[in-house]
Amino acid sequence: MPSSYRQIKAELLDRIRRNIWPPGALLPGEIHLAEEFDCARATVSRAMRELVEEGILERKRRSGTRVTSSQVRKAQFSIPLTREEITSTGASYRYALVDRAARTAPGWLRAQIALPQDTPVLHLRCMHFAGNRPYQFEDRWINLTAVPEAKAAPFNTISPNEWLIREVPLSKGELVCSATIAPPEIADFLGISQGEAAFSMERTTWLDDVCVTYARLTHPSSYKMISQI
Amino acid sequence: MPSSYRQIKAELLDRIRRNIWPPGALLPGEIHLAEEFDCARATVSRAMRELVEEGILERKRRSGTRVTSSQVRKAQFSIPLTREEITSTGASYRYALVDRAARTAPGWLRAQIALPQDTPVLHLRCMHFAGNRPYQFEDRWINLTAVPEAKAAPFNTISPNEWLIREVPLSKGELVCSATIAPPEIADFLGISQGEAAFSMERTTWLDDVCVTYARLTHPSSYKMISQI
DNA sequence: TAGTGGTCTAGACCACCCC
DNA sequence: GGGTGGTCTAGACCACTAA
Repeated sequence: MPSSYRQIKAELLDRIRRNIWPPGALLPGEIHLAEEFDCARATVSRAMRELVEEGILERKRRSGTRVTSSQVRKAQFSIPLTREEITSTGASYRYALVDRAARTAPGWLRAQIALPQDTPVLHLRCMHFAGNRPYQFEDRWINLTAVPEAKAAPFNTISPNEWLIREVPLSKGELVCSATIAPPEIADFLGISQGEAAFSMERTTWLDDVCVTYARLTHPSSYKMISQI
Repeated sequence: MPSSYRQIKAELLDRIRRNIWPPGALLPGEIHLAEEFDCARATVSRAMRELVEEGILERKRRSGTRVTSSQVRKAQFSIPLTREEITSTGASYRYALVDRAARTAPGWLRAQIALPQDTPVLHLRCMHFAGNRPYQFEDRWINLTAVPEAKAAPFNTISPNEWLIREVPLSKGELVCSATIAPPEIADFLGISQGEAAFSMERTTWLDDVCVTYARLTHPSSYKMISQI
C-alpha cells in the first residue's frame, strides 16, 4: 500500500514525538525511508521538506537530516488591511486624514531605515475608526524616492496603508510589536486617558533593498493580536 | 533552456507586480505555463504551490489559479525558549519558581480552554531574569489530565516552558498579544512602577484536540516582539 | 462530465561537502 | 570519491467541482 506524503510526514512527526529520534538525531536517508515506506524518493522528500519549513528538521547535503535541536517554534499571523480587519467584525469602517506634509527625512528616520541625507519623504498622520470608536492611529513616512507617485496621491479618502498595498505589492518587511504609554496627543486621538497602555506596531517595508515606508501604528489597549503556532 | 522552479516563481511574481495579472485575475493553467516555460508540469506546480503558501495565489480545482484579491500579508516570528532568547543577547539567564499548587481548574480557566469540571491542573508562577533584570513573569496552568507527568516535576530549576517543550513537543497553539497595565503584584515582580505598560502574551497549547497548557506571559514595556513579513 | 489542480512514480543529473 | 539532499522530467491516475 503506497503512502502519501502526508502519512509519511505524520509518521515522522510521531517518531520524533516518541523520542525515537530525539533532538539532534540523524534520520535515515531519503532512499532508505522510501524503501521502508514503499514509495518514491520524491514522496519522502516532500514530507521532509515540509518538516524543514516548519522548523522541525534540518538538512545538509552529504551529512543528512537531523531533528532540530534548538526548540524554536514558529508562529504565523496575518496582517489584513485595517479596513478589512474592522469590517470583518461587522463594524463599519471610517478613515480620516489628520495631516499630510512633504519634507526631507528627519535624522531619526534616516537612521531608522537607512536613507541618504535630504531624501524627500511624505509624512502622513491618520485615524482609523471601527464604528465610531477609535481603532488605530497611523503615523506613516513614505520614501518619495522609492514611490514618487505618492506625492500626487491626496490620501484623503484612501489610507496610505491601502494605497501602498495596491501600488507596491509584495514587498518584504519587519514588524515590531511593543506595549507603550501613548503620548498625550495620540492618547487624545485614540480617546484613551493619559497614561493608559497602548499597543504599538512599527512596520518597515522594503522593496528590492530600498526602504519604501516606515509606519508606527498605535492601538488602544483593547486591541489583541492573534496568531497561530 | 530549462527553468528552475525558482525562476518560474520569480517570473510569476514579477508579472503580478507589473499588474499583468492584477488581484483576482485568472492565471493560465499549469500545462499552459509548463509549455511556455518549457519545463515539466511538476516544476510549474511547485512554483505555484509556494506562492500559495505565501498567500499570493489561490488555487481551486477545476476553476484554476487566481491572484489573491484580499491583500492579506503573512508575518512569521519565532518563539524561542525564554532561556535562549535571553542568552542569545549575551545576558545571563536566571529562573525562579514563585509558587506551585495543584488544584482543580477554576471556572474562568475551564471556560478559556474548554476543560470539563473538576479537571486537575497545576498552577505555576515563575520569573525569568536577564542578567539581574526582570524579563518575564510566567503564570502557567497545566492540564494534569493531559500531562500527568507534570505532577511529579518540581519545576524549581527547569521552567515549565522548557519542561513542556521537552515532554510535549510539536503541539499546536494560539498566541494572543496585547498591551496591559500590569496588576500591582505582577508589577512588583517585574520591577516596574504601578500603572506602567506591560506586554502580555497568552499562549494556549493543544495536542491532539486536548488542551495541554495555558500561560499568560508578562514582560516589561521594554520588550519588543520582532517578526518578518 | 470535462478540466483543473493534487499527488505519485521511476529515473536521472547535479551541487555540495564530509571523509 | 562517494553519499547526501535538491531538483527536474515525462507520464500517470485521481479528486474535486464549476459549468
